[in-house]
Amino acid sequence: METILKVLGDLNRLRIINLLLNMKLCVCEIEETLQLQQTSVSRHLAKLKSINILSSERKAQWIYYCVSQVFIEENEFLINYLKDMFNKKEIFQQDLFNYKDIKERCTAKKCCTKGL
Amino acid sequence: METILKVLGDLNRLRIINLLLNMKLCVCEIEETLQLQQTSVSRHLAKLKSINILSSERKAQWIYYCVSQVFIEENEFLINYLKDMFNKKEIFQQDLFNYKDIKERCTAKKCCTKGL
DNA sequence: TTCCTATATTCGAATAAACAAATATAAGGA
DNA sequence: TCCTTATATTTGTTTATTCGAATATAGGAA
Repeated sequence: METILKVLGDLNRLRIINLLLNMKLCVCEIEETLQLQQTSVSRHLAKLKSINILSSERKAQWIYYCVSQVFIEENEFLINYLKDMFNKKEIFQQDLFNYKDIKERCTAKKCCTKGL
Repeated sequence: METILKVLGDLNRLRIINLLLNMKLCVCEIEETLQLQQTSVSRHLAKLKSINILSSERKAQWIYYCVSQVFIEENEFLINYLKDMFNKKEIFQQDLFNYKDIKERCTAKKCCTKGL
């Protein structure tokens, strides 16, 4: 329990969870959306996955992450708190908007607009 | 938000909050109940109070702490999560039991059984 | 095979957090 | 006043955490 709270006590990890509560995204989409470095995103994802908050699946060279269904089911109250906060705080809404914006601008077959 | 989660990400601070969700306790009662050192309890209390999770009031030489009513009202979902976990996890129930036990053994006029 | 892209890991530096011991402060009682 | 108890703060040390840079690995395409 305290491990979960400690790991959640980081803004960038909360921003990642905000995205992944509703969508499966690959690492580079998260990088783009949050404007974070690849190495930083990768480390945060690894930490979140190590305590089973996230799950992942590989599709070709991309690895898609989302919030683990088991975690959601076993931590209903915590998820309620997070969702409530994500709705209230500007930064999380902005991140969701950024994601949509990136997707709209993306015409390539690549998974994301990195480098466009 | 991430500050709250980070501060909550410590077992001893969670144990303190578990006690103070239902009772106003002075520092030495918390020390006794959790079997922690005075300096450690004091530091944890200061940290929790610094972000307004706890409030305190002095009565003579004792300072009584409890979870801030404002915090409870403004973080309803989080409190629900914490209470749910406190009910489920052995250690938190044990702490509540220890507190009752100490109180029953205490016949002195002192606020707690320290040194008895 | 070689090259490119996606992702993960390692390393070192900077920062933050934790803890114990010692000291300081504040209130009450003798 | 001096002594005791309750609590807070400071200091030094150890341990964790974060971040960037560099490197490694893994898969797809040429």
